[in-house]
Parts: sequence; structure tokens; C-alpha cells
Amino acid sequence: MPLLIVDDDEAILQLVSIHLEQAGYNVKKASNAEAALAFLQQHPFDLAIIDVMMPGMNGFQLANIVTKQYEIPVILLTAKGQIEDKERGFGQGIDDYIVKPFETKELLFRVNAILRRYRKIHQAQSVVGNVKMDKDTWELSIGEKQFIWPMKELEILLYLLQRTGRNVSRWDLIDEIWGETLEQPEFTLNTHINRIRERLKRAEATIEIVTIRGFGYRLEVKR
Amino acid sequence: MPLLIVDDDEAILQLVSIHLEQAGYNVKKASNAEAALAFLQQHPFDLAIIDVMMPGMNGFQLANIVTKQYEIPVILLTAKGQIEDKERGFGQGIDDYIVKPFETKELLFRVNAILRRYRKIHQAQSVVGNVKMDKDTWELSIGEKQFIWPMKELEILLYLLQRTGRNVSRWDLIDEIWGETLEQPEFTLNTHINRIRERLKRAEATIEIVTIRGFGYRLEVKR
DNA sequence: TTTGATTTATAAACTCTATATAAATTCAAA
DNA sequence: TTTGAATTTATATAGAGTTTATAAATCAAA
Repeated sequence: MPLLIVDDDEAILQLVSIHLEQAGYNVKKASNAEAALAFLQQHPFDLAIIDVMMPGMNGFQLANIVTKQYEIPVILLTAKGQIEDKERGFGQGIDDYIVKPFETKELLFRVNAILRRYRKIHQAQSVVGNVKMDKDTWELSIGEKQFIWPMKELEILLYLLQRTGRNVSRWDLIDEIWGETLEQPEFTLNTHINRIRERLKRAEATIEIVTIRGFGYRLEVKR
Repeated sequence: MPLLIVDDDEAILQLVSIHLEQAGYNVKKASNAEAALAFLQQHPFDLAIIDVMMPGMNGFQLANIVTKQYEIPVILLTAKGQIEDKERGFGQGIDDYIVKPFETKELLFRVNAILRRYRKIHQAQSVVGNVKMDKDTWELSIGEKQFIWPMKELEILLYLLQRTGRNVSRWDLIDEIWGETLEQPEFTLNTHINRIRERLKRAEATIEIVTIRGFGYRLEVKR
């Protein structure tokens, strides 16, 4: 899960990212607000950790943009003296504060907590392996990249994603995706499955569609 | 966003205005109440920061006029000994006090907070790539140049800007921009998108509108 | 009269489906 | 166990149909 951490202090950047990466997160580092915004424009993140005190645009301003525009939770890092900042940030979309100096364990704990909470709310996503798909907007990301695929292929992939690890019959799939109206449903489905496989391979997805001969398909996580 | 700061102390005037300008505000300076009133008559302001202790008309009197007559929020700057002044001002439209000496950062926080409260919009600008748009004034700049575009196109662009990197359905867009009343919404939207693209290209914007066939559009930063 | 918004008309692009052909698997018979 | 026909699935390609883009015309408002 991609996180963004923004701090002008290189040491903290390193320290924090090492620990978060160890915990399985994908961490991008920015040493100022401008760099952070650039990252945000390129990739989707699930959470941002932002230092309040920075040269140029400060953490509060950045946090505001992040919460409003990108709608992801934010954790602010604030120095000891500025605890009153808390009041100013809460209720503005800031999800948590951590006062420097802090234990990395504590940070990790909070990150986990927030993401857990947040994911419950935003459960419009199907995630399997390194493939993530948003049911509402059809946004598809594989690894860090976002992809634009033809609709039919997205529909089929979603159907399979939602049944990962289970056998899905050809006819269930055909019924679900097409209803009745298809003259040569068998071959048409073949074609689509074939194309999806190609794309998954090209995108280096960690999932694959396995053929269940005589029955249908099954989506699995590669290992 | 235009702010007015009134103080007889030239040093403070300078210090504060530099910081506020850095934060993206448009700051006008007045060194006494008379000059301040002259400014207020000429230009609309969104907030005034006023020193209590001034030669001639004092800060309280000025603040009263400002809040009553121009109906904008006021922050009073008060020296350490005069904290009892607080009682005098609150309930009169004074929104906040700051005691000298103060951190410019603190002032900035309060300014942001108050403006937010007042106009509910706080991040009045959308910035993506080299495109910047002010939601209040519809000012649009691409690179260094400013542009005047037709309203409909600005509305659509803003909607997309605020959802950069996300897929936006045609119908969300149409609903948002037009509501219901449109006979051929599909084609109308096409036309507008087309024009926006032309203009973005001519202005050498670093963003582009990508088509999500069968769904809608998505605004992205070019690379 | 000029500018912006919408509609209409036409062109272009892309998806989907169908078809053709190849490859793989199954199964039965030798 | 091997072989080969039958069956199922994979892959490649092309045409039909749909969606979107573009250009031009009309309408409305300033």
C-alpha cells in the first residue's frame, strides 16, 4: 500500500520509511511540499505523513490540499512546542498527530489503525495481489501504475477478482457479462480472456487466470 | 485573496506581509487607520489584521468600523499587557486576538482558520501541473500566462482538476455541470471537452484529458 | 454584432464480436 | 504406452457496430 512521507529532515525521512517498508508498505519520500504534490499528481496514495514545519509551503497547507483534493488520510508530525496545533487541524480532515520525537513503533501503529479505519469506509475496491480495481470508477492499478482498459475486459476481470481462488464457470461468466445476446459466446469469451491475460502479463501483475478445462476459469495469485 | 494589515510599526508591517504573501495572499499595508479606511473604500478585502495601539484612531475603533461597515473578519494585534482587551473586543465582531510578540506562523494559522470559517472555501486554488485555477474568481493561469475562458469550459475543467488522476464518468460530469436540462448532453459535453483540449494544447498546458471509452474522462499530468 | 452555448452532421477511432486457424488436452483404441 | 481423432481452448485477424472527436451551423444572450 503506497504511503507518502513529507519531511525536510532527511534523517527522519530515512528512519520512518525504513520502518514502514519493513512493515510491508510502499513508501515514497518527499522533502518538501512541492515534491509531495508532484508525487500525488502521479500516483495514488493511501495515506500521507506530513511534517508541520517545513520551508516553503508548510505542513498544514499541504495537509489541507491533500485531504481536500486527494481525499486520503493525513498524519501530521509536529514538534513538541506546538501541541496547540492539534486543535487547528482536527476536524479538517487531519486524522492524527504525532509529536516529535516519536517512536517508530508508535507511528506504525497509528498508520495501521488509520488505514484499517479508512479502508472500511472506502471498500469500493477489489484488491488481489498487486492488482487493485475500483468498482465505481473502474480505476485499475497494477503495481504502482494506473491503467486504462476496455470496459468488457474490466468487467470480466472484476467478476474474477471478486471470486479469487474459486472456479468460475464459463457460462456464469457469459451470463453475468452478456446476459443472453451473443451468438458465439464461447469464442468471444476466449478472446477476451486471452486479451486480459496479455495485459496482465505486460503489466507484470502478480495474478493469473488459470484454465479449468471443461468448466471455466479461476483467478489466482502467482507465487 | 486580498488582506489588509494595519500597524504603525513598519517592521511588523514588513515581516507579516512577507509571510502572508509567501502563503499566497495578496497583502495591502496601511500604517494608520485613515490610510486603512481609504484602502477599504477602494478595494474589497477578505480580512483585516489591525494593531490595537496606533496613533490617531486606535485599533478598536477601526476594527468596529471595519466589522460593521465592511463585514469582514478582523484579527487584532495586542501587546502583552493588554490582554484584558480581549473582553472588550469579542462579541463585537472581532474574530481573534494575537498577542505581540507572536510567531508569524501562528498568525498565518489563524488567518487561514478564520478565512476558512468565513468563506468555507479554504484551498481556493486548484493547481495541477502548470495549470492553476482560482475557484472564487475563476482566474486561470497556465504556465506564466493568465487566460480568460468561457464559463462552461472553466466549470468542466475545475471539476476535472479537483479529481485529477481519477476516472470521472460522463454522467457525473453532465449532472454536475448541467443538472438535468439538456437535450443532447452527450454531444454537448463532447464539444466542450474538445474545446478545452484545444485550448490546453494552445496554452501548452502540462495536463491532458484522457478518454475512458465507455465511461468518461480523466485528467492527467503529462510526462 | 459579437461571443458563448448548444445542437446537428460527419468523420475518426476504438471495441467488440465473429470467424478462422492453431495448439493443447482428453479419451479411446491399438 | 502410444497414437490419433475428437474436443476444448488459445491466438490471430478482420469487419461491424458503437462511442467519441471534430467541424460547422444554429440559437441565445450580452
